[in-house]
Amino acid sequence: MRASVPISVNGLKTACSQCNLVELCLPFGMSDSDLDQLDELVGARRKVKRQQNLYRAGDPFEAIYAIRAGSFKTDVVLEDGRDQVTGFQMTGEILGLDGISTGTHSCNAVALEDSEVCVISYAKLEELSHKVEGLQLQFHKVMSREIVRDHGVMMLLGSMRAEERLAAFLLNMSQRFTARGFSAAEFHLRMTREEIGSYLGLKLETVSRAFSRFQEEGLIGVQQKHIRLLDTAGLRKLIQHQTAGGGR
Amino acid sequence: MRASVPISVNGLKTACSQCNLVELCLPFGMSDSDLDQLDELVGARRKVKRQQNLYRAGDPFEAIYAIRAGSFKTDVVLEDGRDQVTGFQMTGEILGLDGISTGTHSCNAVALEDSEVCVISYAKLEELSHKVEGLQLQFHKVMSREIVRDHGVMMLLGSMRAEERLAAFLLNMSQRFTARGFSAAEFHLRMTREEIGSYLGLKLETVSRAFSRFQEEGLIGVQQKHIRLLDTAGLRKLIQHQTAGGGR
DNA sequence: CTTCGCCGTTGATCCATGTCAACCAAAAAA
DNA sequence: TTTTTTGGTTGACATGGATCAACGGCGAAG
Repeated sequence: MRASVPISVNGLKTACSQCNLVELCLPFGMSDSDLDQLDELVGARRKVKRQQNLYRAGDPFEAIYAIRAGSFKTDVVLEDGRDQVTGFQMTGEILGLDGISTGTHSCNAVALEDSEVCVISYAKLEELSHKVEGLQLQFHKVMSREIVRDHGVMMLLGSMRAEERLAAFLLNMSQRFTARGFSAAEFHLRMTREEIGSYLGLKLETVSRAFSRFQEEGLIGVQQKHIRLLDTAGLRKLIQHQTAGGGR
Repeated sequence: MRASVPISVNGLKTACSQCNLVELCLPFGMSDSDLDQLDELVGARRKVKRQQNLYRAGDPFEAIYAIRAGSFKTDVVLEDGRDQVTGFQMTGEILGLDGISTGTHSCNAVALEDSEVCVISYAKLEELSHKVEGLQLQFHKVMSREIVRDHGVMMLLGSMRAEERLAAFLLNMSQRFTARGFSAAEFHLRMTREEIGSYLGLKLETVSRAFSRFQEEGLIGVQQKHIRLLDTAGLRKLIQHQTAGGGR
């Protein structure tokens, strides 16, 4: 297929129109004709090994990245060394949007496993957005979705208790695995307890204890990073049904 | 002045090029020629009385709003009634970006005082972005800035202690008042202790106590909503210099 | 195979912040 | 003006999650 296209650095020309992640990624919802025009958008792919940075806070912003394989975390660091995981990203999700604002990345993106991303030059994206009907809207939706997601995390951090936070986290992971064709009830977490804790505003011990409690109560099965959701309804109820009188 | 321009519903034709908030608002950084083309962007102004909603979660998304006068809060509400203030917005700032993602607003925007906004039809914004060089980038920057701001709030909620959160909040307010030509050291908060608490993930009593402590320590002067910053360096130090060994 | 280091679990204790309650001050209503 | 309502302060006490510490197991490296 597409034999006439020059071979890229990574051996295969990247093409959104040929990618099985379209449904999850930037081009979601775009017409076929628009989609074809998109193939020039993705310049190259880039492999990032586990624990390596895709970019760091302070790096000049030049491109955004679509995750083709693997997963990442993003975190921000305070001068005094405290840091906070601001998100976990899976295939099809977009990284790097934080850089547009100032032209400099404001957080770190680190691969949680050996991963690969599509490099999307921001200059090219801007240019193409003027031409390709639909791309602009899609891009705006991606950014807006990130804002809405962030508001959800604020809600979680600002007004939920430890077990509620973890339940919300697990349900969210499940939903995202499902969207990618994996089991909704059984999955492998790529991040450590400490990283989960940082994301949820909790200490790793608290995360571990909450996992154990959930297991005792028959809500989930835990073996290290391998999770089975046994009672999603129960988890959902846990989030809504706070202890009488209003939570924190 | 501007006698030749037709009188709009609100008595004055809105025009970005004539607005003294350009420096803070969407058109920031755009060329004069671009700016002139923008004047058709703002359809109308809308007055919102104190405590009234500019929009509600669930409302269909049609426009974004630039604050011309006054201030707002945005909040999200969980099914069980718990709610969380996700931000406070001042003149020149943009509201409504959350709606692009799904076509439906995902949070409430409420005026903290009698306010006025410029209504920017999103459809028109999209259209103009294709034509006006520079508008697209500016809009992207506005969205990206919101994402970066949200990450800062996550940091605050996830890894700072009560007094650190309040200090960060006060310094942030001061900085934003300054950008609007008001005193950096003395200002009037438009929101209640409860709203501040909700934003910072704290109870109103905790906010009140932190204010009192700051006052005792000579860092600030408090009289109800009227705040004087007496020792901004001290406040800044408070944020960085956590209790030995790493905070929460 | 063995060793080492990281990650996760669990227990005991402490403390920051939540909760409950009383009271006061300012602003709004009458 | 007086009354009422709302918002803010402060105290006493309760508690969820942090902290400190010990230990166990899996996986990587040799």
